[in-house]
Amino acid sequence: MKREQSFEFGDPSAPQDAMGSASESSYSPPGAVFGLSPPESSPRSGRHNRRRDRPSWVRLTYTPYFDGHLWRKYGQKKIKDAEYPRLYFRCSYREDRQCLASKLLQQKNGDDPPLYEVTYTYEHTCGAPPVSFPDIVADQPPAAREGLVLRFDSPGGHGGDARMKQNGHCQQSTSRSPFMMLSFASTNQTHDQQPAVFRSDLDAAGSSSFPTEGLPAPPPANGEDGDMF
DNA sequence: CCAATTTGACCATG
DNA sequence: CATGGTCAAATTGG
Repeated sequence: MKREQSFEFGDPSAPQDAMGSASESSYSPPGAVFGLSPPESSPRSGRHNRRRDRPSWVRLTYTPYFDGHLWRKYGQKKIKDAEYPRLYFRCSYREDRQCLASKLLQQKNGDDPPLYEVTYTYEHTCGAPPVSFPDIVADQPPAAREGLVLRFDSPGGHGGDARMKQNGHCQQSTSRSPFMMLSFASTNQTHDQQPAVFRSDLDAAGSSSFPTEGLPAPPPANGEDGDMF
């Protein structure tokens, strides 16, 4: 009956409630694509890790469920000032390998291609690596790669967004195309962050390869016009 | 049957 | 005090 919640410490990031540019809080991803490289490795310097001390980085993606790791949803709460509820995920190996890695999902807009803001906290210490995607990347015949443009779902059904499970068990009827968008720097910097294909050529593992063929050129949330968040 | 998921309530923090 | 976050328990699906 112990609630050992003493582990609680750490705040994702400052509230981007502020209108205008909510980019200050958006930390750049670790450079890697799938949180394989955390910004900091050993944050625990003090004794009482405060929420503010927790290492966390934000990442915007269209496929928050496919980051190369398995997560277990442990809660969902609606946030004030948020149109969509916030989902809380934790590493499936948290109890198995003491993996403190956690991530929360927040839908930004209900566009057809909804954009999700994923805040990762802590890195995977479970040593469980990149979960191979047997369901998606399982066998990708080099033949059906061309012209593989699948959208999330027909635009006809507005408002009704389909949800899929990260478990990768049932992919539902609609074939979820293996989307793999890189994190987009919400900061409209002058630098055009080109979606350099993430083909890192991992000859070592090779199983980390993610499909990146169907890039339907997502609608840039930050064009030149300001944002009305 | 097991596991994962879901919802509510409680707690912690600011 | 309010909000956000997490845990616990219950339910559903496979």
